[in-house]
Amino acid sequence: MSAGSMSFRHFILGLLTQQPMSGYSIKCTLENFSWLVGKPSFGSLYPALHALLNDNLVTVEVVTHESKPPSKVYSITQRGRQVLKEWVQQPAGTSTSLKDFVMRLMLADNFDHDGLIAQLRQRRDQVAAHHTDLEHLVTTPSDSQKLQQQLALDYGLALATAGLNWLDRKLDQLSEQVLLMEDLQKG
Amino acid sequence: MSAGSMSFRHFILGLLTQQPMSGYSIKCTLENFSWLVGKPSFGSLYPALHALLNDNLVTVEVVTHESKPPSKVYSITQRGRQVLKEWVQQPAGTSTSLKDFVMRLMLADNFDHDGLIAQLRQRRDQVAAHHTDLEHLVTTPSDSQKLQQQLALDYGLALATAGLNWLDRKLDQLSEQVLLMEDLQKG
DNA sequence: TCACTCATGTAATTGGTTACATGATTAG
DNA sequence: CTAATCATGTAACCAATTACATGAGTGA
Repeated sequence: MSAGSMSFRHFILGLLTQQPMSGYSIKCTLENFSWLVGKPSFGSLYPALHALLNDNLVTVEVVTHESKPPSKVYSITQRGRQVLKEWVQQPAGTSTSLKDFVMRLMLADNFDHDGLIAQLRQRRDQVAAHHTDLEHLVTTPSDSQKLQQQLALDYGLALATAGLNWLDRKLDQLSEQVLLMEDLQKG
Repeated sequence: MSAGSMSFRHFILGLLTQQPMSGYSIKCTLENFSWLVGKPSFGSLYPALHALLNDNLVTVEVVTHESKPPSKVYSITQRGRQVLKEWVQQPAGTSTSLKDFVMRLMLADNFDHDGLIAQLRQRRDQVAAHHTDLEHLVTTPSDSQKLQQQLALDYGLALATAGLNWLDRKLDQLSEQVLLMEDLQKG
């Protein structure tokens, strides 16, 4: 799991806003997204949790189960929420990689409505740009790549198209929600 | 660019089977796939090329251009092809991440027809499994994630669906090609 | 009893990013 | 003349994987 603009610590912190979790259960949760996000090793996960604890961004509680080994359940602190909030708001940079975007999506709760829309819109534009780039490469194969990489380009194009559709749909839904809210406030 | 089962060196080696390239032009090529694959830094690219050179898997030639700085163009050697071939054939492991798969696709030339089909089929099964997992998670939201991550799951599902369709189409095309070949041999 | 899941951790090594350093050419 | 593109490289730092180490309970 490489950093990119997405620091692993902050990501974990974000997951903990949803509910307290142990290192092991974080790993299991991430397993569901391994396809897009990759799976972190315990060798990175546990030290990250220790670091967060050390900075007072989380607290631990040892929970004993019958018929299972005890687990250390981590909860985010007030300070943790603060730090996450600051981190979540600032970047707005060109975080191009799919992985980073999905990780951000997983933390969607920590954005306000407008922030989320802004993120999605930004992403839409990025993917749209990539999409046209790919299309151009596919239709006008330069001497440097004749048949080569055609497969990968084609696959990338298919995914970009699907991603774009999804983003458009979501953005429509979200702006509809805004309109409904406004109607309610008027009526 | 993290390793995964996809070593960066082998990946470069694979790109060089398509045509000789300089470090800089490799970076540019990869730029087109940055969305899916991320972009490597020169700090990893150049040392990787030096290492390949050191192992006699590639050769260099300094090419001077008018009105441009000279570039070092690397070509794969016989030994390089050998090593790549061995590496490309063995793994067959569960390389779950999207990034690894796309990188593999970019090296598709280095598979024979059957090898490619095998890779795609394997991938298809993996994605199909992920797809059903995600569907299950979306439809039966466990207490642990109510609305949270719904967005990410939804997005993942959309991409998985698109990926699955693409794989099915490609596999159909490839098996059709096989049938055509057999017909030709008969007739 | 053997293997697997649950559950935590540390240490060595690898490998990548970031920042630094250089330098020519071209377009505004 | 300044910024950007082309083009290569090194060194310090940081982060992640891998391998190791432990241990209890469960199901075959």
